[in-house]
Amino acid sequence: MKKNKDISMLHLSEQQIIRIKKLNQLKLLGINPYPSEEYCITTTIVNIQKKFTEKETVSIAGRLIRLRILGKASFGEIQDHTGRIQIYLTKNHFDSEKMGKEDSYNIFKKLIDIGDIIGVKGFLFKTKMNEMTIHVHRFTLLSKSLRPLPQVKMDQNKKIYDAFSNTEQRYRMRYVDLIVNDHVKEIFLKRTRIIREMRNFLDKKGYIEVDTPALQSIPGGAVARPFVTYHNSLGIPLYLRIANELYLKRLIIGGFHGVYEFSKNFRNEGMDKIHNPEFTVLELYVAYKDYYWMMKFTEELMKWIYNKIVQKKDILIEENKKINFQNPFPRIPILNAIKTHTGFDIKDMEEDDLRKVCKQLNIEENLKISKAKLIETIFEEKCEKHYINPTFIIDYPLEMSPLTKKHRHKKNLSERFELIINGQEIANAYSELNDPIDQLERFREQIKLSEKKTDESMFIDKDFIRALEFGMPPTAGIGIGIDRLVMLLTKQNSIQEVLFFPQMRPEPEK
RNA sequence: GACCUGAUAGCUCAGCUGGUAGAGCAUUACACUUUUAAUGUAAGGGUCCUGGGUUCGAAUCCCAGUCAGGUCACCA
Repeated sequence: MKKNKDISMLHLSEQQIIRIKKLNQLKLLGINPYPSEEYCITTTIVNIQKKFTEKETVSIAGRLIRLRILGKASFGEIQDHTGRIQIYLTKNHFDSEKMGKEDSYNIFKKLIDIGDIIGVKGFLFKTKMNEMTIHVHRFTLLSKSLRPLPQVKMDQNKKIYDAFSNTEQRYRMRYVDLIVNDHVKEIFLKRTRIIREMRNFLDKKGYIEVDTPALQSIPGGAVARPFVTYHNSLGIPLYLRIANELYLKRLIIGGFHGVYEFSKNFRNEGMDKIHNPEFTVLELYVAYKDYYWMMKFTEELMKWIYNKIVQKKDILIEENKKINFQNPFPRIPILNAIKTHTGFDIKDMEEDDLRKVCKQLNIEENLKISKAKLIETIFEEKCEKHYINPTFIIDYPLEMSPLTKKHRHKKNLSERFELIINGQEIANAYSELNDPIDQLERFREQIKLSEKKTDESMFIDKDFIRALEFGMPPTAGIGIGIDRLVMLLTKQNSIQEVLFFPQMRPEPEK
């Protein structure tokens, strides 16, 4: 029997084996290491710290994250969802454990580990060092931890030592990351607040939050490679949505005046610092509006979020860059932006001349790419990075905007804008194309342009055309990349830092 | 997809031109009733990512692979 046990523990570390032994000893002592009963708390750690009252009795629960045993007394730190507080235990101050004071203290000293989840009851006092502390007279083990927690230490100057910093481990074991790295939790709390504030704003305006299918038989609304799956009882392939745009427009056709959705989209493409296979976009469509209105609206929304979240007067500082959200956001036609930053006036230029311009600008031009794509590339390579303060880049070439209305005055351009902040595209919006005949034509052109020789019937959403044929009011729509917005407002430069569980390859078996 | 960098104890890392594997924290034992990066003494803890090769001898050199990060490419 002993032999078996040894074999089963072969892959465990010394520290894990010790903890399992402690677990068994606790059981032998009649202590359930995983009790079911509700543990009654009277307050939270942050509340204790906010209104500290000497001698007040409190009961709290949380994870033991530090332990300093000094013989007949011990100090620890306990962490709940609101913060951390010091606890103090002494040999003579357990009042009601069955096994007597000394035994209780010894159990604490010998069988409780850093990482265990415990409940403590005691009274508040301040130590010589003026540290708010709970003098514990009863503790309850609520959950035994069987793996050692990384010990992140901080000195008096708040300098961090031995941080749990290996990115792979942090992402694979986000639960550990969240326990030991305070700033990580803050990023995610901020993410939640950003989304909540956006929702508040949109609700206040009277727009309706909706849900549309994530499983679609035609992946529309964007050009991207979808994830494919299969529905067994329907016997058909289904695609994870690459966008929800076409469904929201159907709802506008159905009579809603304004609809929005925080949509998880999926794209089966490359991954890097700003692309995860699944990501979140806020899409909003408002009837009887155009892209000028949407710019005003977007500016108002962004300022709202900024003021709610950042709460410093004007400026978000990032690597010596100052981003000012308070001034009006300038509106710059993309062709003007190109003229400003490259000196070339490419208005009305033909494709051959555009290629010459690319050459002079040292932009790799690829024969396959279209005229519109060339313009886009010039902008991305030479202009985008200059727009640090929020800026609307407007009036994109028509060809790259198949769902957008033709510009009411400007030839070959569309009524479209992107919001650029800190050199990054945060939002994309337009006056929605509502001419069904034009829309069908544009879909067809798009398929011709794409190099994938795809079956037209597969990628043209005929039901969407049918819906347009019933008549869609003039509509303005916008998509805001939530992950990138969160990155901006939390100063993170990797999308993985704003997703709880970024996509990873499965962990290799050891 | 290409290139570069990395993988060593639970965590963070050192390990030189190849010679039986190290530190700090964590763990265990002892001491310590106001510590807070607690302290002191002692001890234990390793598939050096995996698989080949070179060599008398490989954590170290070579090749292939796995995973991660970075740069670029692709990407509405």
